[in-house]
Amino acid sequence: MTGARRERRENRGPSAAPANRRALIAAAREVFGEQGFDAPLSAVAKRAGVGQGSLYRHFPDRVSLALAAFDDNMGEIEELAARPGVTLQALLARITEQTIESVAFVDIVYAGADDPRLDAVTARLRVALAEPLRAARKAGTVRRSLRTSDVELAIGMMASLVAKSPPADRERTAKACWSLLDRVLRP
Amino acid sequence: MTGARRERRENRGPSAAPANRRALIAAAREVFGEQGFDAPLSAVAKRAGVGQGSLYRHFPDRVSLALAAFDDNMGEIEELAARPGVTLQALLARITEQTIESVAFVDIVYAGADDPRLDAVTARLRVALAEPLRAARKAGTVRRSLRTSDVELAIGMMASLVAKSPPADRERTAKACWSLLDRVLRP
Amino acid sequence: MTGARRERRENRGPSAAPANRRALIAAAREVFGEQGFDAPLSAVAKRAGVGQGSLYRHFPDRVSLALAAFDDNMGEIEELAARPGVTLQALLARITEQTIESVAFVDIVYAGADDPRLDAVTARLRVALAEPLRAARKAGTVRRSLRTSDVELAIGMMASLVAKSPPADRERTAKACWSLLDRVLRP
Amino acid sequence: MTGARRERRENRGPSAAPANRRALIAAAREVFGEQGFDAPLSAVAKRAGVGQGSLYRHFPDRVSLALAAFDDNMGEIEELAARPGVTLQALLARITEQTIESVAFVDIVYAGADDPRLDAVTARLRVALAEPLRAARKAGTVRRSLRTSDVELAIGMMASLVAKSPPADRERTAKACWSLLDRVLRP
DNA sequence: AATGAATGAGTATTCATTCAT
DNA sequence: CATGAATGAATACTCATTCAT
Repeated sequence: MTGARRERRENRGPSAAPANRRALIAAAREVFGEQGFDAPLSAVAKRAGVGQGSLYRHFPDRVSLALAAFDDNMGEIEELAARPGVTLQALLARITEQTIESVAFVDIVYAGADDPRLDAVTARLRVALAEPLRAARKAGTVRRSLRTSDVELAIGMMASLVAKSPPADRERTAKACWSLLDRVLRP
Repeated sequence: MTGARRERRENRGPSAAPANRRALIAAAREVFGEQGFDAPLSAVAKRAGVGQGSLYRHFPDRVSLALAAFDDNMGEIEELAARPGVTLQALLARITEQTIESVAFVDIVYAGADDPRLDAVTARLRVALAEPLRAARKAGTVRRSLRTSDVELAIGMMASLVAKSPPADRERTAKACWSLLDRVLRP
Repeated sequence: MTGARRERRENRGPSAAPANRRALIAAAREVFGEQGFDAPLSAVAKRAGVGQGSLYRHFPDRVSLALAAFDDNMGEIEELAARPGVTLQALLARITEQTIESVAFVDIVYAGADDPRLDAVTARLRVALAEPLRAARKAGTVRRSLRTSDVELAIGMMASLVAKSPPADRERTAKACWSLLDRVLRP
Repeated sequence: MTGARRERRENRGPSAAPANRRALIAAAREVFGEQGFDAPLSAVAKRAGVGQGSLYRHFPDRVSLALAAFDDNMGEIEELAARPGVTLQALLARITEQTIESVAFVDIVYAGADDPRLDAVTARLRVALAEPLRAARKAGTVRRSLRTSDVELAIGMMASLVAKSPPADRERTAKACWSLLDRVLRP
């Protein structure tokens, strides 16, 4: 009646768990990156080549998946921020790249804050920015009165506009934003 | 309770067309304003007190409805812009108000440009900005090198961030954005 | 890819609404009757030969569908109860028949009362019972001390046990229940 | 947070089998008691701290698990019934307590008899009731014509109504049932 | 031309059951 | 024999779009 029925995916067993988790995270990064934070989770499962149930086992809700997907991103930012001698500009550049890659970045970092876990991400970003900002102020590459919240806001504006742009324009848009925002930062 | 059947709205006939159109536009403004550009169209029809079919007859797709809904907004902006002696600040203030009122504003004006009709809206905004900007430059209230595209971009950043904020925060967010962006504009 | 695709059901238009409503109610009566109150709503839609959406349009939730489905039943009971000279026994007999026909009856009438609308059904039943009970007391066919709540409880016990029985046994079970409960009622 | 991976439970090997079995039974009693016979089996496995696979190995289907879970209950009833001098009332009281504690009791004892194994449970109950009933008849505390099947039926009605009640009402409902059913039992 | 009902595809989520390790 | 991850079918619900009247 149903005609050709697709074969059930073979059960790769528990040992596939870490691989599945990685695949899900990778798929989530892609899917969220392309379609935004509201992308269907089924699309993530499908792209990961994993059953719906496995997705929900690993990540019981959308936010937990997004957090995992963007944990690497935040980790990278933190690592970069912690690197001695790193400039604020370099940090912002990396953040911008991530925004361009992944349109959901801004939904995670600037969520309507319905979820406390997302606030934690914002907090991580704030912390990461602090030291490079201090250094930049000291070095005189940004104005003395610039506060972390200002930088956050600048990132937020840039990111939310980039997220709205069609993929092809994102890089250009980001550049344009920063070229304006430069005046916000500089002394 | 189950017995009472809600009466079918009387068929007001063709003469109702203009009234329906207006009602749909008004409803769209409200619904898009509250729920964003992705709001269910059925909600618009219901709020307008109009059949779904009529909605589709008047506005064959979401964009055409949104365009109509925001045509008044654009009209108001254009009118304000054309008023002699109006300042760029006043214009931006009004645009900001509209953004706060209607979260969908930014989706219309800074749409991913999937739709050429939306570009036309952007163009209208650009045109409206031109003269006040020129005046502001002349008056020295903004820097000489400031271009229309810069202002557009500034508006876009502000608006897209405001649109992401929860309703209660929007006003505050908008203020914060402009207090940063002031540096972008001023001489 | 999907191979033979089933034809989309023809859109029978608005004039089909009353028929659809009736079909849904009939289907609900059957499906609830067979599978109980927790039956999948999709099964109701399918049996009614109606789209899922239509089901939800007519009955926005499970309870409203159940209420509609059992409204006739309650109406019949009320009508019977109001008939002059009707005996309590006759009323109970009819209630029992309905229980046997529709296993969900008890879920409606003796719901965990999560929903106030269901309480209203219980109340209707209580009201319907009152007068026949009074008459029966006067006629001496039931004991003087018998209260409406006692009768309700008796019905509830009978109905909930019948609902648990496999279809084929229901009639027998109901008889057995009443033959015991007779001692509860009689003088 | 995402880093910390919950450790896989150590494989306690075959020697854990009896302990697992006991844990599953205890968990099933709790879970069935709280959520009813239709509770997710995964909840039982989780509560038992045992893998899903082990659950299925020990109890290939829902019924076999339930039987095991309620075997103790039945055992207790049988033991009580066998105790010399025990009254029927005491036995019914204990059965009622078990019903209140475990809503699934009635699903086991008065199952739709889809499963012959469940009939065996009913049979055990019947056997347990026989002697105390005989004694009660002799002692004149119940009417002479009362049969085991009557008592079973009374229990069934009480239990199925109690099972439908929200937890907080169960005790009260059970009392009310018995106060009616008293007339069924007494001489 | 207006009406609103009909339709079903799409998405989230849960859970029984199987199976590699 | 234990483990728990994998799988997908099942179900609720929403909404864009079409269409008879």
